Amino acid sequence: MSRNTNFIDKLREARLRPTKQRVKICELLFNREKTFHFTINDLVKKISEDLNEKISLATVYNTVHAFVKKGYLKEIAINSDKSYFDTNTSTHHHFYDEDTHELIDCEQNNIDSINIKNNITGKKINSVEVLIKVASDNQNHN
Amino acid sequence: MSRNTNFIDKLREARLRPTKQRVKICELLFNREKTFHFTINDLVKKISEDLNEKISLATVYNTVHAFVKKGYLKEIAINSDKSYFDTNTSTHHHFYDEDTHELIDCEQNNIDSINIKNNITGKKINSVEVLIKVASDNQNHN
DNA sequence: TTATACATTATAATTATTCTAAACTATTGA
DNA sequence: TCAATAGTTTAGAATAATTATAATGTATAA
Repeated sequence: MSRNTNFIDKLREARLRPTKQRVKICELLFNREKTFHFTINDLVKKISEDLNEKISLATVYNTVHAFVKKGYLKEIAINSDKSYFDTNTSTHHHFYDEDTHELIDCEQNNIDSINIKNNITGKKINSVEVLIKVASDNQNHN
Repeated sequence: MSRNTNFIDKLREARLRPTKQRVKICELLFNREKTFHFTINDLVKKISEDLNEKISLATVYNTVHAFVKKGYLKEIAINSDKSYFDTNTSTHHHFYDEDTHELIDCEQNNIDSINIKNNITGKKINSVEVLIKVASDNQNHN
């Protein structure tokens, strides 16, 4: 129960009302050791499987976007038709396995810091993200 | 006319029949000095503006995807609801202007070479791409 | 030049996401 | 405690990007 209290606090800190739905989504997303990479669809599936409940699709979208806005989730850019989200909000990069379509964290210290020599004039850099596409060593491409 | 002959050859090399539509799209995409970044929508608009002609949306999708498959175009990963394509197929990076939703090339020598210390075991690296998101310096975020 | 395999097209279908407006609920303060 | 209200959830409609379909058209090889 103290766990949920934490989530209620977490939501309050972001000035998000701790509704039943938001707390449940917090439990699914943040009660884990390892980073969780997911699409909205993954999350909706998980909600109906893990909790035996239905949260409306619109609410899931709203909540996930609210969490991104508040910095509780990070949106990840991949070549895809879907948006991917990541519970690891620290600055880090990604491997993308082109065989399995799996996303894997690449910790920041696995890459030397990236220095952009010339930025676009009058703009400030909001983020610098590296995507490393990998595939099986013995794969044949046509 | 020699220009179009070149495109016909280019298409033949990729075992794509040099149809009227494909040659026109080649002209629009590859008759330029500078890299061209575009969405399917941009391209469709350009077709009806520049050429005074209509090429069906399905054909534009098919053609662009065929070109990506053959390595004549590159698909760029951005956090977005749309796919972006790039006529510059060399290894290079991108700035993404979050104000204008514009994609700008970041030449490889603008960033020191990126060394991945630990790769995923048993996989080979196919590409390493950096996406730098920028926005107006005086923008207010809430 | 003709058969055939490949392309184009308009339109329908699909998928991801956002919008809407009505019903619901957490919060605030009397 | 309780009502007012401001924010939230919801189902379903709307929108947008993309893919599928099936009929018509065209490049190519024999």
